[in-house]
Amino acid sequence: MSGNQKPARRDAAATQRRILDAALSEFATQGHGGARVDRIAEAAGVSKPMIYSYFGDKEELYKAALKESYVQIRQGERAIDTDHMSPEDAIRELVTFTMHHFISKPWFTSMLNTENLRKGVTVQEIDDLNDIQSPLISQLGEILDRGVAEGRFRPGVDPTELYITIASLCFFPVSNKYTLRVVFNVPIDDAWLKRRAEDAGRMVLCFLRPEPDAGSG
Amino acid sequence: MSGNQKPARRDAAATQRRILDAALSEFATQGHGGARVDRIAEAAGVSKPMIYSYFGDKEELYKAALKESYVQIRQGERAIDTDHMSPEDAIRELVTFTMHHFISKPWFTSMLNTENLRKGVTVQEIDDLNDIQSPLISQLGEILDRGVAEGRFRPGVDPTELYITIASLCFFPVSNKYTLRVVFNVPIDDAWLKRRAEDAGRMVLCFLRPEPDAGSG
Amino acid sequence: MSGNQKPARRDAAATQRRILDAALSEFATQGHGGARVDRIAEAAGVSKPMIYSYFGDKEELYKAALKESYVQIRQGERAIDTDHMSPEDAIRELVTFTMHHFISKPWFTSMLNTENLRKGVTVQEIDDLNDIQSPLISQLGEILDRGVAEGRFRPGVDPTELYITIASLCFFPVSNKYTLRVVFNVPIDDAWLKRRAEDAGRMVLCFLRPEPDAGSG
Amino acid sequence: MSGNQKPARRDAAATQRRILDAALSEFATQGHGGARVDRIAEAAGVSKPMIYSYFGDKEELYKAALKESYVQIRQGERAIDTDHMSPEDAIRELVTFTMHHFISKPWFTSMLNTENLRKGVTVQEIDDLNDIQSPLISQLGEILDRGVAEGRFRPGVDPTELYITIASLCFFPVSNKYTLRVVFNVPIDDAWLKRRAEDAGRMVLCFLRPEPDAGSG
DNA sequence: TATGAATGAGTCTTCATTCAT
DNA sequence: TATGAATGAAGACTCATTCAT
Repeated sequence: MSGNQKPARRDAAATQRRILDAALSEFATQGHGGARVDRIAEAAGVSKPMIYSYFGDKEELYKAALKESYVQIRQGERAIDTDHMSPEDAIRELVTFTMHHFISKPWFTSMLNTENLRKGVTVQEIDDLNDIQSPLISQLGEILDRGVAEGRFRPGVDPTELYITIASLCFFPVSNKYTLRVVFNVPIDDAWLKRRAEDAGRMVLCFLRPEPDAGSG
Repeated sequence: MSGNQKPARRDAAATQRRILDAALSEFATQGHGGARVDRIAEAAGVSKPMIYSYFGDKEELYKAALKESYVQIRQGERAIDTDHMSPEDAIRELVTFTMHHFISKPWFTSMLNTENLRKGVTVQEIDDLNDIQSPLISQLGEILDRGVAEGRFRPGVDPTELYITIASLCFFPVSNKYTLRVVFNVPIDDAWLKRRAEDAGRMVLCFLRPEPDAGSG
Repeated sequence: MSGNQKPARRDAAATQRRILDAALSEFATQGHGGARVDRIAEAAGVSKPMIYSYFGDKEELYKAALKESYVQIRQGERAIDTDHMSPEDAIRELVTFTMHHFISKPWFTSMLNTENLRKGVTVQEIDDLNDIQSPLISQLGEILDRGVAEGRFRPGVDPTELYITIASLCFFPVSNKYTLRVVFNVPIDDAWLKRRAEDAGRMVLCFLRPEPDAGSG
Repeated sequence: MSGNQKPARRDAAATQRRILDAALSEFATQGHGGARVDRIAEAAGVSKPMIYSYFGDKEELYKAALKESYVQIRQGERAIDTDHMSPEDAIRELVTFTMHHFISKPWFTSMLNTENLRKGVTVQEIDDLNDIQSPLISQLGEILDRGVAEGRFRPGVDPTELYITIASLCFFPVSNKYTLRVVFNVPIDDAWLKRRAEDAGRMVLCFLRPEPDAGSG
């Protein structure tokens, strides 16, 4: 009845959150150079001075948004419980999950692109990023170890490299869907990407499989 | 009477080229929002009005640069002659070549990123892009057909999808090397990427191999 | 029931003082246009609303600081007891004192400069300023009278003008020391200024001395 | 007939001059912190980007204005020909001139005040300032030498110090006229300042005169 | 053809000031 | 009394674009 109720005011933490969310969205959709502080302020429902008071300047805000994108990614990644799965299923699950991740959180791939366009100037200044991703790598390492122990995977595969492989296969079609559509006339939609994830899983497993010749030799 | 005609006649084409090269470099390194017309003019060694007179406005210049990046890419791709290779070698060669391509022409991946950040607004307006890439796809198709005929590859693989797979494996570590370095502490250099290309080739071939079970069934 | 009353009662006066001191320092070092309310609040150890509640706005605070600078100056000036000195010694003492005054209270010359840059807009609105300086003028008047009576000074010298002369000789090298150093390569330090004060005293006394010709005529 | 004719456009040198004049006026009347680039642009009849294009930023513009104030001062000072005057008349002339100088070019005293409020941060970065003032000092030196040779002045007076003395006596009442008016109720106008200059001349000459005792001893 | 000169419309950032508790 | 939270208005500076020659 009382009409549009403004989001809670006079709540520093909440305000900072709103700014951060708005910033992440703006930087992800517009890039670093194209992002506008005005738009962030408006989207967050605050005045511009708030942004400067809480985050310093545009660059610092960008840094916070970049870090936030990693933090949010991590929160999603922790959710998968692969312990009770077979090594193959675990890998398939991780590939599916990664693809879904990139699709459902488009600001993440965008932030990666934006930051790499800038040659990683900012990412270098963020601490703890290593920590943020390490649980995922550990999880992969465990799956690999298990697979090797069970004779399903060949040994000597580095979990980080494996992750980069999985990410590669999922990242490219999601991140570049707009140009791919035009250049190759491919209707990149969720169904297409789902098939892609399946193929990717197959490819990764094929790559992990022990050499058949070795066994028969 | 016709006054000083120091500047060579027919400079028009050369001037346009210099502008285009400078624009490609600027857009690729700075992104669409971060690119500066001033810098392009200076790098091209022309005055700003020249740019406007030749290209209209910044957006049109960007479009020309984007198209140019595809044109230059195509010129490189035409060079590989895979006809005399075995299907496997041909695939390996294409993977190696693609990786080398992305590494040696960083403006291409950058332009892809930039344009996809913009949701492909501009790429849609460029005609002929399909033509530009189609020779590559045809080439891949021929290799696939040959491999299937020789019983080395399984049938039913779409050449476009195969290209996307190859591109995926090469694109991600090149395009995201700055963030990868920081986040995973991986020293992504040419040697690392070369190993990557080898793994990628192995993976793709593994994916193309006919089902062993099918043969034994 | 009355809750936590940690902050001492009757802090009001002390708080106002701290604000005033901080303001004086800020306005003197930064000028009117360069002064920042934030800095004053921080230096005073209070929140900004306190300043506004006590002083109204920045302009009023500036007015208070300007007046305060005159008040503090007066307090210093009252301290000199010249009654028991010879008229010459009294003048010398006043010159020395004035120079020392300007040196040791740099905010005073700064406030004068600041206010005169503003064409005295604010000083006009302060009452009682005349009273503040009058004791000094009276004192000078007495010294002059005594000197004339004793035949050491010529008559007809206006004490206000004499004060302006003394102030002139002391003010310029102190107030403009930074530019003088650079423009004339003069190492203006305390020793240099002390010599200056001695010369100034000599000059003033020379100016006050009865015309030798007149006596001999 | 053709109405208000705008000042010459498309003339870089003239535009720079207009900006510099406007800047000098603005900085002198508003101080460094109070000066507004907008106002300078408007007063100069140009758009703001012109200012930035020609002078870099506000600080550089301030530097140019400060230097300009010294340059203009020097141009005035070169005009006095004291060679044909008696040493006493030459000194009197210089004092009169200096006073007139400060009165008729109020931006000079204002710039001195402004810059000294800033502790000379900028003046240090200007080269050649020494050169600018040195002709005046040389001139004073010659007058002193001549006076000493003619037995009218005592030896050992440093020309720079003498200039500082003259400047002191003229600067203070001009620069601080607004506060002096209020604090001492003195009607500081041109007539008053003229009398001041005469007194100042008398004082300086008295200071330069050889010790009578020395002569009689 | 070519360009130095010029600018309207932003874009980031700051500051005096007020609100809500 | 006291202050953390908040902002309208303005300030310095930039940028794509056009004008005049």
